[in-house]
Amino acid sequence: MSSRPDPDALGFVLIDVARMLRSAFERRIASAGLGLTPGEARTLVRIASLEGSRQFDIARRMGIEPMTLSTYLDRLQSLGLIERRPDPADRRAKLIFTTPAASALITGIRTEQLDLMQQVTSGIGADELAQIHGRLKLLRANLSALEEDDAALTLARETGR
Amino acid sequence: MSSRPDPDALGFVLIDVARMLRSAFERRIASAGLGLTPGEARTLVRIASLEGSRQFDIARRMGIEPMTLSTYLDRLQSLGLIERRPDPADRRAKLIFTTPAASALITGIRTEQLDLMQQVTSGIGADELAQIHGRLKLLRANLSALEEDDAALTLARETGR
DNA sequence: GTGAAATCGTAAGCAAGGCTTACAATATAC
DNA sequence: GTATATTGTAAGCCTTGCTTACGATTTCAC
Repeated sequence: MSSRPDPDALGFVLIDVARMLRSAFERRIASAGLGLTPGEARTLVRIASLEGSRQFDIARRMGIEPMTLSTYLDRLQSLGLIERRPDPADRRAKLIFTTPAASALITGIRTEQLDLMQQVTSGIGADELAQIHGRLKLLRANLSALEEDDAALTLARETGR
Repeated sequence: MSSRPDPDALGFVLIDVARMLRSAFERRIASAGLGLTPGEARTLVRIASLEGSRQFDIARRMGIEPMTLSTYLDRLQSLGLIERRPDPADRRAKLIFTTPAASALITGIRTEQLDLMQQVTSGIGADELAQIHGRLKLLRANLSALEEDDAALTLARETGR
């Protein structure tokens, strides 16, 4: 039993892959002239699949803080890709919609994404890929649960003190 | 054939998992009182496995720019966890060593890492996990190759112009 | 009904993890 | 010996996230 942590441990590899993926995606989007950062692209795609939701819900779906989403929205809005419309049912809330200008971009994102992933996953069969995909989703769910646990703990500690 | 990109596409899930993993790791390290950021921990672990290398080589192994590594080293050095010794064979270079003070920390990192990964991977069998691990390494290798290709292209474009 | 508490979005500012460009010191090749 | 390549550093930027504090609403308890 080694007492040295392995720099190739699963967690480190995951982080490496994510970092490299992000930077590869960034290079692609840049060279395709789409003018978005990966985070913005991720946000836009998510909005397109939740058309007309309020910001709070989008943030929860994306697993980020509402404030973080708000800054992304500022940027996407200034590019004319999304709209914030007041919610007729709740005047505190705003509903988010994509504009017609966004749809070409969304198609472009999809193309680049598919292309890139095809390169990156070369050498892995489709069925195996599907299995890995499923497992990663499980990891994500576990991590989600963990985050909630920790948040609950922190809350309890603060309240109880 | 949907024309909408899927927010649950493999690439996005990978990035989600990495982000959540990093923040979970951060919470753990913080609550264990280790006083390091995940990036510093990753660097320290890598150095321990490459004891006595020069900065350039460590950076290449980690897949980051030498300058990025340099700032991590500054921090680790100020914490007394590593040393930069002049390379007797090349006065431009410096060799990096961990100090005795680092070894307890490295053990601590390993513990937290194992603990966390056990929680996160609960519900996945050991053999399946090993398979995923291997596949992720393949992804990382593909991404490495891609980065080099892109770098070569950029270089060619600049030189040829 | 009304007053306290929760909720939605925003403002402002910070941290971590990366990058690039420019440069000084040293090595190496011719 | 002079030109070129390499090592590490300085300085400053970007992206992606966070937190804390706040105003405007809405909702709930009474």
